[in-house]
Amino acid sequence: MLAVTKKTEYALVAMAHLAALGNEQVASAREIAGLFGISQSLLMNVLKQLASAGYVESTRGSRGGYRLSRLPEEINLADLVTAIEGPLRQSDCILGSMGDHQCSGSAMASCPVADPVHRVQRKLRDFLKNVTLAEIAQGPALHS
Amino acid sequence: MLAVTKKTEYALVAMAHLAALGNEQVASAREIAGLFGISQSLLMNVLKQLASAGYVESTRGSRGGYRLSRLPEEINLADLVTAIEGPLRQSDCILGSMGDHQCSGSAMASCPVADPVHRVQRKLRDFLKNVTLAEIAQGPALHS
DNA sequence: TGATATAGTACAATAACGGTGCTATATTGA
DNA sequence: TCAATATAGCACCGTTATTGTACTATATCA
Repeated sequence: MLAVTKKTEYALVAMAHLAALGNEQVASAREIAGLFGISQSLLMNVLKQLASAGYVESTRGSRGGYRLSRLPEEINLADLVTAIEGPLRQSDCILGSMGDHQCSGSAMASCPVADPVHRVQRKLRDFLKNVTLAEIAQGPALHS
Repeated sequence: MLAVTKKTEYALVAMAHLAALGNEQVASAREIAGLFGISQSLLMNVLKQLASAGYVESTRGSRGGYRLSRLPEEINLADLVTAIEGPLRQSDCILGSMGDHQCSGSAMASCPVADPVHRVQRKLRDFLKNVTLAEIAQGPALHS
């Protein structure tokens, strides 16, 4: 209901933790889950997704764990959410059914039709694109 | 998955149409549904919700229909989505499980803990608070 | 070799979403 | 008064998404 899912929340918590750790240390799923009191197996699933999406690097075996593979400043919410939850739905143009216009998927990005649904989707996406892990993880003072 | 639901989309389309009509005319659910080629019964449900939430005024019977009961500039997405989809989930503080801090629901609004989940929820809510129906309905040129 | 830890996959319970149908009530106009 | 139109308020259901668990395989360290 227009909210980030639990999986994404777990991803944010884990990545914020990894960001705080810096690039020299690794943290295992067990450590992070224990630290924040969240489900270890679900966190493992999320970290697997993050790894295959290229957000974190993993080392297996004893003393293994995860570390961020990008700078927190270079990670934005839109891409992260897409990696975890799947592609942001950009529903077919509601005007498509009127017969005079069709746009869906990637074509919608350049859709000239100013219908309200497009506008909201675009605004939401632009907003998410401009929120970085850096400001989520430790960021400056909370402004408003 | 971090997107507005179909019901909210229908609400946006309907309200944008009502905004364009102005305050003197009314439009029925059947008219709007036909105009945009969307499901009439679902739109009726949405309009009922909008009416009971105070967004639109209804007149029954023949020649009846809906009209906006507020100015488009005074309607923001956060409240609208809340009215249609239910309260925005503000999940319990993820740090609550650590035992040293508890905050949930309305208390979270003033939660001093800067955990990533809170920050994202707050940012998202602030964003939605600042998007009005006016800029969605006809708004100025699409910026960015 | 054993303990640790990730990789990959499959599965299941619950909740949310999307959509439909029915009955009751109010208004207009013939 | 009667028929047509239109909203009000329910209740319901199938599909999809979310949330969470489990199992097996593989890699690494001591």
